[in-house]
Amino acid sequence: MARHWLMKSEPQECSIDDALAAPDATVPWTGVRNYQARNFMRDDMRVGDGVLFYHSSCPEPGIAGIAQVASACRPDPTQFERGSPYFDAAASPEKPRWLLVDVKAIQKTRLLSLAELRATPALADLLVLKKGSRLSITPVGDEHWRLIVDGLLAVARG
DNA sequence: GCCAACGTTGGC
DNA sequence: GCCAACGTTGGC
Repeated sequence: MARHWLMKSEPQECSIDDALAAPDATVPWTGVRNYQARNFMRDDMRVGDGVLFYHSSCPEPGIAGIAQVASACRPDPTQFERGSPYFDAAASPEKPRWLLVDVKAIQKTRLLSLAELRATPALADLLVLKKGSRLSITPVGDEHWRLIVDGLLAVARG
């Protein structure tokens, strides 16, 4: 059974528009440098899993689109790139430390802002809303997924 | 720029 | 293995 995820991206680096504009609307999810988030990709993600595309560290943080996991995990090449902000001297192609998956954007939605998410009691348990949560990848339960996606699509339909 | 919260590092 | 110091995240 497919799971669902919320994945944070800084729109400055890769927004939902950037993802949609990429070939096949697919981008490699580079830069994850947290073991818990990496392990989600390694152990729990499956191709086809639903993704809430979240914009973070920006003027209007929130869910900006819907995407899906489009590949199995593989080594993140940026860990080997000297000079990259994601370079990791402890990693080598023989012993990669960091992984990525491809993410395929499905559609841009209205911005479901962080404030709006917080104001929705039924979403109180959404992991990304938990105090102090900094994980860039978090699982999203079926109920939460349905609530959010249905709400977004209902509005998108007008 | 501030700062709360969390993760990582490294000395012991 | 403990834990203080430091670094990072990310909203505000």
